[in-house]
Amino acid sequence: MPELPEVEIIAIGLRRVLLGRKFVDVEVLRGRSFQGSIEAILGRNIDEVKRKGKVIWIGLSGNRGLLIHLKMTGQLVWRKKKATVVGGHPTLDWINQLPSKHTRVILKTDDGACLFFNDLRVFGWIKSVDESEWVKLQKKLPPDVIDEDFSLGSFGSMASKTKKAIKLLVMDSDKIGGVGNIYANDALWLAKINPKRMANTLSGQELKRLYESMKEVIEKGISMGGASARNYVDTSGLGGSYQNHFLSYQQDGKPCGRCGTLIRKIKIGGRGTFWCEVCQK
DNA sequence: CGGAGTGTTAGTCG
DNA sequence: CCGACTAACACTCC
Repeated sequence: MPELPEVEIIAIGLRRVLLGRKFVDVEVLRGRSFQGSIEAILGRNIDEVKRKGKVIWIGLSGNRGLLIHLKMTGQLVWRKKKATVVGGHPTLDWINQLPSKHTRVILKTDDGACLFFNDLRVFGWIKSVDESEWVKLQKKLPPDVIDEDFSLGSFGSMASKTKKAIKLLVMDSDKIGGVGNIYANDALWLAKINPKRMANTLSGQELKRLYESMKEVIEKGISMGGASARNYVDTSGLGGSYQNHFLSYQQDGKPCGRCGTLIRKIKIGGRGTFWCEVCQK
């Protein structure tokens, strides 16, 4: 999916176009993609758009709202007339015509605009829920990696408690919010740490480097408007250029940006892992 | 054509 | 509790 930076960019985009509007109609093209009451979101004022981890919350008046998770391949594309404002996961189809083959839900607002939820693999979802679900969810989710309350101390404590490969800890969404595969690979490269290392063998200095690197790559992702592993920039023109600056992700066979050694690809926990065997110790 | 791989994360099982 | 594995699904790539 979009990872945290991409979701953040999407939330900002949605905020710009949705606040003060109302949903007037919802078309569900794939049942699995929309859960809960449609009726309960219609005609209410859209008060806020927030994000925690990779979940988006669209808060409506009357203590209702929508929770959205894009998972691997979800997109949210807002369109009014011909202007496309909010992007997400890349595929070419939505540039040309909406709804597309992968459009699962269409949310229509009172200004005549449509928000298309496209999702190739149908892992993502939109849920119409009471605001209490959002409150509960925020309590349940761990702090985002870029939050103040994700401290070096807590990271170190997590690491000391597990022998799992450090990359699995970095990506563990029960413990640290918002670090998916792309940014986990890049953070480990930046911190010069071998992704296979057992978490509890990292020194204090290494933990600090990795902690700072995680924040750095995520923030860089946001400042670049997000990324996608495919040809997003070519076709959308919506910004999102982090994919041109991957440090190790999908760089297998290419020279390491530091030492020139060819980046290798292995698998950790079933996920593609890219690393430089010379500088990542 | 078959099989592996894909940005996530719940859930299950030992 | 922890860790390993799988499923949810549809498509692309080799």
